[in-house]
Amino acid sequence: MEVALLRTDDIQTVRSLPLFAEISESHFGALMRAAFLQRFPAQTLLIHEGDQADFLHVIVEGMVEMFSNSDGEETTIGFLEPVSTFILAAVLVEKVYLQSARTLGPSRILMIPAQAIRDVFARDPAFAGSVVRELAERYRDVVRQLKSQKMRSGLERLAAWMLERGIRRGETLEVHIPFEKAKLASFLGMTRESLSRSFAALADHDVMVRGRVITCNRSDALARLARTLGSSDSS
Amino acid sequence: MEVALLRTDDIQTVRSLPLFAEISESHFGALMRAAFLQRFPAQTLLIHEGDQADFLHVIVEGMVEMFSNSDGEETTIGFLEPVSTFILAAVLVEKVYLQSARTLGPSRILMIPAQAIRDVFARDPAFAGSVVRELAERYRDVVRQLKSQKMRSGLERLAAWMLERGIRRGETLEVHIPFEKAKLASFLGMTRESLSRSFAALADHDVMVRGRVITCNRSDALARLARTLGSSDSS
DNA sequence: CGCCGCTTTGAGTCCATTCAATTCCGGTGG
DNA sequence: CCACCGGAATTGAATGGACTCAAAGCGGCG
Repeated sequence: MEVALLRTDDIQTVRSLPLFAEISESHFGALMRAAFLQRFPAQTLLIHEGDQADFLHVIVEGMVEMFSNSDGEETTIGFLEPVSTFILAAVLVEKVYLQSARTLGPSRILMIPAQAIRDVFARDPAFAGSVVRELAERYRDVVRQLKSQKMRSGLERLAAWMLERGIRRGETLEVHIPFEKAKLASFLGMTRESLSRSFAALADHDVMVRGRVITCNRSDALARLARTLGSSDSS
Repeated sequence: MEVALLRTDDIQTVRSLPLFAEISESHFGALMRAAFLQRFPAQTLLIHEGDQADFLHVIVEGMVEMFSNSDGEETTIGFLEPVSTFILAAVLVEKVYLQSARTLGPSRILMIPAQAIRDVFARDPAFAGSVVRELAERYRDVVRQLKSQKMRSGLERLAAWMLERGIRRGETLEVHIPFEKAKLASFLGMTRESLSRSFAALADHDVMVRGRVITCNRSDALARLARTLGSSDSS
């Protein structure tokens, strides 16, 4: 867990984020001077829910899992890959985090002090616009997740996830799961065992599972399964 | 469904919303001039998911249900009472609504053109701050709902809802359900029948149900049931 | 008083989970 | 190169919780 200086190309990467695309050069510079880049090993707890939100985190490299736990249970709320920010909402309202975050692999995380974000937000209208758009999209993501959870079956959620995340090669859909299947199950709101059985059930739809690589020769069949909520999936 | 002029006291009511508390007088005036107040009977569809977000709605009087449906199913996502706004996110990103809205009783709704909101957002930093705080709180609400849905049982969700919504009189908790129980069930993510059985199960905890009025003499027992997620319920 | 819609209750079914055991797979060391 | 180890994933059997379907209460309102 070491603090490192920001490299020029890292800064360029961060700058390319929609969140920072329209910020003025001087304000961006102010943020970057206040920020620091840190390297974390896998399985590091970055954020603990209930703690005060002191930093906006930007994942520059690696992978992060957002999760929450109550009494023994733990549920995965989302996965983050470079380059994206997380926990923007808590930072803006100066409240505690509602979710925890951990690295799933060795990662480099840029941490920007919450106060700096709030300061620039107040002074840079263009940045304010980007912040609100980012936040609104996140809001919409969670609404979609909630609807999915309440209205779709586990099998349908799986099919929808595959379509959303897989890459299409003609009629063939190929999905690579970049983490343990148990985490995918938790994200989809089911047990490992149920996920496994769901994959088995999708054999009818020409779905083949080889480890973490899933292929489907008739993606339209999957799409019919997940058709639910289709109208709202326009991002 | 008639369009009415804004009365002075209505404007004052709207102005008292956190969302408009810090806006400049002239910008607020601009919004109000572009807006109009409309009266709707019960069961009127105000917003249909999938449509373009043209207005920010402010509920001035009455009650509104947010919901969504996919293939035959319908699920309730939330209830709104005066004075609050809804669908701010869709308005800000110029996207389609992800949820539908209908009145549950005769209501008066103030409708502000989306473009006006976006214009003032860009020009009034104080308003921008209010918008982002409002949006962040809404985001956090949905995250709580999602966590609740994934980690709590139906019974626990019910107990938590009662504690959140009921008024405490000493050790006694009193909750009034201002709509059909079927809608509450849908909101909590269960069927009417399950909700009914859940209420019956709460008899062990000194919960009495008389129509839409629920009372509980030992609210601490309820709190223990819903203790789950307690750490994150700090709004 | 009687109707109609909401709510409750009952019985049966189904789906997801739990618990337990086995298989699969990647990595390590002999 | 192969045998072995441990965690992950799958499979099976049994349980249980929530849902569906159907019927009976209850309550408000004309």
